[in-house]
Amino acid sequence: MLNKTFEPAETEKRLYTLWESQKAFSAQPESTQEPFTIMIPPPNVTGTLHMGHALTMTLQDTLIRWKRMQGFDTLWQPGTDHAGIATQMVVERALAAENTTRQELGRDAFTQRVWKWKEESGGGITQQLRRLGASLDWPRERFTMDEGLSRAVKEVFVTLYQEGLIYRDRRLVNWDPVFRSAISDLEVESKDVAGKLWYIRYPVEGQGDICITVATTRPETMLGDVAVAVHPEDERYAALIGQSVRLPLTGRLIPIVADLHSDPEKGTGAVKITPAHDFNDFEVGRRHQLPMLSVLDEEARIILEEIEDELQLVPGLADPDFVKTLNGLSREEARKVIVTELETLGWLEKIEPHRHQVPHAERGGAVIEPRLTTQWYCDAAKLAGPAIEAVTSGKITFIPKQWENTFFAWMRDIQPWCISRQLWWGHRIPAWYGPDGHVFVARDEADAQAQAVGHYGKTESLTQDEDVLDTWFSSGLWPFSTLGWPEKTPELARYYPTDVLVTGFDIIFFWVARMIMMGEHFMKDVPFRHVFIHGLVRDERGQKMSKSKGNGIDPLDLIDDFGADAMRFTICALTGIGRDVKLGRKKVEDYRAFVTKIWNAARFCEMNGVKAQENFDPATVQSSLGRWIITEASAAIQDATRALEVYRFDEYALTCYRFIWNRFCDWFLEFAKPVFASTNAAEAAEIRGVAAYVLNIILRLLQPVMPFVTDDLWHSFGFGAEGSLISAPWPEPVKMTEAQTALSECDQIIRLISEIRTVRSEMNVPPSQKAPVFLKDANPETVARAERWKEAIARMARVSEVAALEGEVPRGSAQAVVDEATLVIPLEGLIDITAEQERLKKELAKAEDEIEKTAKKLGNENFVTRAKPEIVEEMRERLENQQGERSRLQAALARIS
RNA sequence: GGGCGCAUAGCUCAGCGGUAGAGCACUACCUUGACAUGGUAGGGGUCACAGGUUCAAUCCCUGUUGCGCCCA
Repeated sequence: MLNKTFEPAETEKRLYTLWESQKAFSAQPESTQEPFTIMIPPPNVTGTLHMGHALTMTLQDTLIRWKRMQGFDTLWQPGTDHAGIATQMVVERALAAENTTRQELGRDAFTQRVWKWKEESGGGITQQLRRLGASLDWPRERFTMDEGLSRAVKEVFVTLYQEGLIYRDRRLVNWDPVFRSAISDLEVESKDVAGKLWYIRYPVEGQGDICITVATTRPETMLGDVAVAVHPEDERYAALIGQSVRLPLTGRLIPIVADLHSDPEKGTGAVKITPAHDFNDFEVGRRHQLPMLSVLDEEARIILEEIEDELQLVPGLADPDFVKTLNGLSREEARKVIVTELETLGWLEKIEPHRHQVPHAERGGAVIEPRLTTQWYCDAAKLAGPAIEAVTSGKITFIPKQWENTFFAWMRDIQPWCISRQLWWGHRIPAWYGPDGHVFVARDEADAQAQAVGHYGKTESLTQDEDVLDTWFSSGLWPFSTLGWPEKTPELARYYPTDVLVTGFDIIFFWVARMIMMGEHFMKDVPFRHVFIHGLVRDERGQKMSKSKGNGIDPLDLIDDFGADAMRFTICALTGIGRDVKLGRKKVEDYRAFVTKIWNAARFCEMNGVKAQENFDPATVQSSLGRWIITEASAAIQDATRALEVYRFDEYALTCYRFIWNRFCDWFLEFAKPVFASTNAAEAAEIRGVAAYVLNIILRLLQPVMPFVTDDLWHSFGFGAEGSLISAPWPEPVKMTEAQTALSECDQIIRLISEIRTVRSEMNVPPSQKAPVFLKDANPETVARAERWKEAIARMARVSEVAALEGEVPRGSAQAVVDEATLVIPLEGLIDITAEQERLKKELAKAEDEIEKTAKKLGNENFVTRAKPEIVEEMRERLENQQGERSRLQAALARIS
């Protein structure tokens, strides 16, 4: 016997353990089945499961479970990425608590410490994914810092270097002065900040008191100014171009140059140029061959090394002693001191409030400093070509297609990819330097040594590059590195290219684009064929979930409270194409009712002797009820399958929901009740068989989204061993004989019952009051059907008897029209005749409205001649039906007037 | 400034060239032997606005407005 209620917690634990121990999630590289592969977007090893993961993983699991049932050899590749900055931060925090630092520990000890952390507390998310029910092939779990994946990284680095696609360059990078590392352009977030615009006068050399005023948001960088730029067509400054100004504070002489970069509308139209600290200025500096002087160090503190030699004493303008006091100050302190000094000396013209965009680090939030450093770069533009081609040619399709434009826009304007990071946790760059700085890129130190011997003609001591690679460099290899590349493994041959990548739009540039570039370059083929881009999870008010807002929902709480099945189903039901998912506890609670409904329907089946039947053949079903529900089930199978094929998770979920609740439960099971109770054993046996057959389909249909409750029932009903539903075949629709007849019969009975219910409800007839129903003007088939279904009608519409009307319509009857027949419900004394008249008049008015609409259409010459004939025919039929209904209503009304 | 998306019932969202839909919420009734996490019935929408195409537009096109996102 099934319990009164479904117990998710206990079932989930038991089943997941069973699946895992049975290797139910394992790919079968040896099998002859066609493979179907999804690579998990590797979550951050420091991460914990949030709603975003729950969304993406539920969708992936639904797909993989569906394909598994369809007989594919499925591989859902699990793993985590090493998350350079995030992980280093976590461990550094732990060290800080022990009053030490990574520098004190030293590089080797530190990395060991991170590994230790990873073994002990990393990857907790993989346990949490199990709670979701995610059917990942766990024994194949990979980590981007694994030996194999690290080998792939080295291989790629060396190859790209040899091909000239990786090189060192000295240019501006986005520098995080807190982590003291370069970071990706993509990890920089511009924030609108209320700042100030400082107007500073720079005296023009040899022109007496003539000054040029520059406006700047960053006065502290003036120590590194190398020019003042004005627009070539700005008449105000035309005469000054080519002259020089004497820079206040440092006393350096710098030129006034003409450059399109300066906007005459902004500030004073004259801008100070600091190439080492501003991306635009860097370009100006290049155009005018200006020196690039860095005045901020890796922690964004003032350094004077590069300007010290040029400091001059100019009374009232510049004083080396003052400048030297700035050494080591933070940018913020330096700004204050410099502004005060300028004011004191009278070079500060004015200060205006000014809103502007300030770059911040996405992680950590530090204000980013553009900084001139030597880094390793990857020539992304070269790699982008084939990647763009993969999408334009349709080898890769984005769903929704819209995102392809986003992809193109970024790819076509792609910048050199800075791949080095000044961290200790990550793949150390396989480059070694000789005593003279000559670089040897090699797969290992021995190879580098060999190269060095070749180069120097003798052994020299080499030092390895201190930096590590951007985490995305290794993530970009994920679709093939996880399969064993650069080894030519059977897995690589079998599962690459993968079938679909499921992820959010926020990661298209970071990851999707890079996988395509790397895949095309190293595998000469796309890494996946479809990219399904889903929306973001938001709270019920549409706000982005965030820690700071405190509006986040923990998916594990939802699972604890409502069960994984309910949460998964909710996610699917809400995942429309290109829409964000607004999710609150209430929604999950609501959909839990559906899980409960299934459970209770199954209990009902069970207590009526429904169980798995060997050799049940739907083709032998004789009853209309049986044929009808099997036909409906087949339609549901078709719709659900089509929905999954086009990633319509909402349609898949709702198709199941509607079929199960509004067809199977509301009608089939209700109709089955009198059959089960009847003495007709043969019919009862058939309906039991049909119920079992349809329940079996329902469980299979829902398995991908609700793996737990369905398997539990699967086993209980004897459809298969515990834990076996996951590998049951996906249901196939069947064609029933006489399906059309069964459909029309059941449909008519449903409408008949609904009409009676409506009339009774509107006439306020209490359900306890049973009444007979007589059919007036019904054709013999309708009468015969009503006779066949009388128990169901009696039960469901609170009817005492159903029969053809003999003689006159009794006084005080309510009436309703179903097809050609008029239902007559004698309720003398129970209903108010006036109210019934009103009700019928309302019905009549409605019918007349509809006739008017249809007649108007048919009266339009253009419509009749130009519309598709089948549409016109349909309209004619409609009009006929509507007119029939009208006359029946008129007759009904006449009878009681 | 450039690009994209959205606008349909009180709320969340489907839909689609041919009679406007669901869930939730709401109202009324119902402890009928699967289920009150339930059942039955009902009310509720000039499908943002203005043009255009068409026999026919919520749907296709153009513009406007409002909201959201991405890039600079």
